[in-house]
Amino acid sequence: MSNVAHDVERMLNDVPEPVDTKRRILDAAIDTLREDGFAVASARTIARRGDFNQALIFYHYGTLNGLVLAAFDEVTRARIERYVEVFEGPEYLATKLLAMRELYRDDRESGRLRVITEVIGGANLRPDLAPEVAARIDPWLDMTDGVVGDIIAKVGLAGVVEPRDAAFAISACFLGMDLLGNLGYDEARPERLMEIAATLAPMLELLTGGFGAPS
Amino acid sequence: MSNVAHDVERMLNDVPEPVDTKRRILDAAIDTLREDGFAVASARTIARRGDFNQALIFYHYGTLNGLVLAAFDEVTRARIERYVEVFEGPEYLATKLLAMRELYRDDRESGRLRVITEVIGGANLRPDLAPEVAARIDPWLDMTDGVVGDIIAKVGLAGVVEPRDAAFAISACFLGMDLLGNLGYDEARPERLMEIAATLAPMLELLTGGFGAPS
DNA sequence: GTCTATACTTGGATAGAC
DNA sequence: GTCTATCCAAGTATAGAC
Repeated sequence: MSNVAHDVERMLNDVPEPVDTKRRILDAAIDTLREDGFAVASARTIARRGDFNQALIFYHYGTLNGLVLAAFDEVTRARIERYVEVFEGPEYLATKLLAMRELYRDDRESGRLRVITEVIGGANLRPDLAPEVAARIDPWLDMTDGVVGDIIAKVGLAGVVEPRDAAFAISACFLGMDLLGNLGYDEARPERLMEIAATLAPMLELLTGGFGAPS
Repeated sequence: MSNVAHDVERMLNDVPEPVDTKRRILDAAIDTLREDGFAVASARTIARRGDFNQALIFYHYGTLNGLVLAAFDEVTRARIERYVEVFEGPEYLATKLLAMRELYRDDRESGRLRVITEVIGGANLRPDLAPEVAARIDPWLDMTDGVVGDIIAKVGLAGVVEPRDAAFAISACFLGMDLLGNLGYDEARPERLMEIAATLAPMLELLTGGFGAPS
């Protein structure tokens, strides 16, 4: 049966929407984190937003922290794979940077990045969240590791700059920019910086692999 | 009268310590922020730490936010001047970076930086704090502005990279690293990166002003 | 699985005696 | 200026009916 016919039948029989409540809770949490931020994301406000009973959060996710982490995971899941995909291709560095700029822009505009930043920022204030969140950041560091490792080697800084250090600094930079953005600073700045990086990438390409050499 | 004689007299007469209570409150707030973090810095815990009555905070500082901001200001006050001092000198870029590394290390070890980071992180979660904190970050951006502006010009990227964008990125990087550090990541990494920067500085010096040219 | 009701905690802030 | 006592709001989480 088609979805449409299915929906019509449901309307006629006044069958309650068979939406998975657990999913609705998750969505409400993500929406709250994205639009109102971590500070506002209490069990009560999330429940109000999703129009369900507050106690359900604890039934389905055990604790509020559990829900927040689930929201983080949900938002993150598919993202890393897309970044890795871009980074592991054999394309030119400049091409990669361009592709990454798009991914980043998309994550910002969709609000996914806001969710991530809010949770990381929040973890700083809720000691019980910190280790869990830290564990979830590791994959991002690992990913960045690989790319900058390549670049460092080509620029001739192998042994001088540890890839992990550079990865840490880069991730920190993005995180910090977003946090400052949430404080009220010009939101457009990170985009402008990505733009610059993309502009400069061909120069780096020349400097390293030589013109036209796939990285 | 000498301080010692003064103290002895006070002991004999059982005169209460004439410590400025307002100051004691401020110190307790700073200590709490540094050692326990923003999340723990409630009026009650600060009062317990400083061993004074909780209500005094509101008498002397109006609100808890007021006290937190006062703590931020107190920790910050003398710092910027020292950084500016280093940056405005006519020394070589490498020398400046070395000096800055020392200032940074000192701020980290003394816990001053922790106070600053905690408040900035906390402002993300308390909307009423955000604008006040943002205003206090501006001077740091202004300062960084000036230095990187020089460097950018010398590297020949004037017009390509806006100094303010670079300053934003650099400040964000330090902030982000500290936040990640608080999350449980290797605390030593920022120091390691400063080390690398100091190592690389002479190369940049060569690249820009030529060897021996004061920046 | 979902609801109501509620226990329990912590926190900001104030009133009023001293 | 400092204290005690207290108000009130908001939060997490659970018990128990349905």
